[in-house]
Amino acid sequence: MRSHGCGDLRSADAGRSVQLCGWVDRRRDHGGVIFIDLRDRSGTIQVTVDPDRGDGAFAAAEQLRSEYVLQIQGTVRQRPSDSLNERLATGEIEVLAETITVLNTVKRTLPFAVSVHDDENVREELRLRHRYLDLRRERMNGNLRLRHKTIQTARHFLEAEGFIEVETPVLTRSTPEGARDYLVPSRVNGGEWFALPQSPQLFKQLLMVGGLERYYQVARCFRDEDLRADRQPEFTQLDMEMSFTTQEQILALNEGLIAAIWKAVKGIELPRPFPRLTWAEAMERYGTDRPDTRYGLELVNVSDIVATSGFKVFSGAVASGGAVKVIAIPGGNDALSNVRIKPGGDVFSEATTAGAGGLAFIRVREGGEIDTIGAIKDNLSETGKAELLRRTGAVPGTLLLFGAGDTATVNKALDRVRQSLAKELGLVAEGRANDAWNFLWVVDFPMFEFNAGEHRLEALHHPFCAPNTDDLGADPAAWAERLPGARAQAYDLVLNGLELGGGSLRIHDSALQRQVLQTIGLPLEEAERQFGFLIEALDLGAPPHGGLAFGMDRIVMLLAGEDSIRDTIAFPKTQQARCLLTGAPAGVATGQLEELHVASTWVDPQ
RNA sequence: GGGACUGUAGUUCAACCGGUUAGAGCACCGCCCUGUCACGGCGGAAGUUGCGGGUUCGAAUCCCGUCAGUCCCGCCA
Repeated sequence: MRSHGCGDLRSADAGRSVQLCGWVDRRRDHGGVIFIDLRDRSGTIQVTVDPDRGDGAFAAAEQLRSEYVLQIQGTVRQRPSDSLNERLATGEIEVLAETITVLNTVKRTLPFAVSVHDDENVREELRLRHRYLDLRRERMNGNLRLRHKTIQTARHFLEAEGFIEVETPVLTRSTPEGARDYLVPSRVNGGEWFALPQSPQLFKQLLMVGGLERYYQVARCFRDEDLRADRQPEFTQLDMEMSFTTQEQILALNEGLIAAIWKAVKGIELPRPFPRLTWAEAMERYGTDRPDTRYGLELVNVSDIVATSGFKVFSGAVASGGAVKVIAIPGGNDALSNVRIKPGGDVFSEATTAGAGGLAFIRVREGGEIDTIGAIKDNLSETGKAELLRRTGAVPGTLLLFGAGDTATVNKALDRVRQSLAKELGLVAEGRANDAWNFLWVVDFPMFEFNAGEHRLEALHHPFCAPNTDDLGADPAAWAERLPGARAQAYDLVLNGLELGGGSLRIHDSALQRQVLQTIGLPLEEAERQFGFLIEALDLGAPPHGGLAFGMDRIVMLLAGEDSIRDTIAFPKTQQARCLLTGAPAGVATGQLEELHVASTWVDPQ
């Protein structure tokens, strides 16, 4: 149907007879000569229609409208020297049309402009309802190609490293822990259900037991939880697992993978190795396990200084096992008014939204004088004050914001405050202009986390992470006691405050696996029932193994400079988990339900 | 489940403290135009102000409800 891509032609092609296909991006009708910008995925080129030449081409050109689909037979020629378009890659030439075939027309009003010249922000609802048109536009077209390039680079890299791509089931069994499952009723086995995988975690471990040694997959994952800008009910992981390897080898290999992607997509050589923080250090200095290290504003622990203070908010927090921490904001005295950091203020609200009781502050004045409420000032000794200023690096003009309470809440509150202030103070470049890529490995996560609501330990990553061998000790009899406080051989890759992926070495010893499952409150019989197949596999010659999974949607989002992963997915769902294009989810015929042995209890509120 | 924001012509936006005929750019339609490239000129059409109710002499504007989209909390790794 065509001999060339519109965007591929150059001056060297002058004189060549070509056939092009594409969409009318724009038409300029001069009454005599008519210009058509013809667009296909390779780019656009100007097609010129001369009234004196071509067989019926001019009559056809007069009827053309935006987004008509054309096939054009013509000849490439140099443009007149005074009519070059430097902004167009094909701007030195044009195609003189001889025949115009209209392959399809536009029969109803376009919901929004598709042209490359129209970059108006269209309401997302409309974009999603007519996603095929949105995909025709430069932005989404580019994002999908960027996504393709990212995944292709990963495939080539892993291929060269000896990885084998294996597909794992989408219909699998539901397991406890983690997110809510999407369920699929079994017609053949009435009353029983498949679950869509939250990740291929167990299958990739079984592939290691299966002797694949190096596996990867571009895997679709499903989680039935509420959506966010960076969370969709179905999303894509670059999933991998390897045998006979150490954590160091896994991290090094993945740094290579990420560097290859950034090189291919952005042309950037990332400095390696990536910096590392232990989980404990990240929590202490940033209050989060995925710190944005593009800027400072670190949290400073001053619990020891105020432990004996007469100010009960501080000393009480320390006495009950919590902490008092500070963010020092250079120039904060001028930047942040009292109204904003006192009750009702936006900065105050950031802290209280995270569960903090409040946000104490000290303004540091000339000569090291401090300006704050009496209860704090009167209860701070001269040496205490000196140490506070020294440790926070405070100078005149610095604003100190305090979080006091149980450590988790303090961390959470100050993390929020830190992030919002960084944005406001211009410490991070917003949007597409962002060219700082601060990768960070967070290592040595704890195995477990206490769930206060359910009053039990939960696996921080998942219950198949191998514990740190030093923390565990050599004596299996002591495992039950030592496991709850042990660190895991687990790691996350963080970029500019977003978690890109994570993984761990896995347990390959069945006894240890049973012990871990019991630690999270799964009785032995239940563990066998749910995970017996894994435990059995571990007993049949499972090699030491470990791996990692990246969130591809997020990686592409960051590479594309987008704020939502919806802009990296061809057909995403809305926050209400609907597809505006197809209308899914939708009702089904009652016969379908009967066949599946399913009855709906849904009652329409109307 | 909760909080916040948004919804006006095909589209992107405007419309002051509630005020009489709801405006503009682009797109669209018609006419003109042989070198434009976001072509240009003249003219035109286009509105259930998301939907329902209420307050008022009068509602795009205020109130209640509802639907949809977005951001966030909870949830989720």
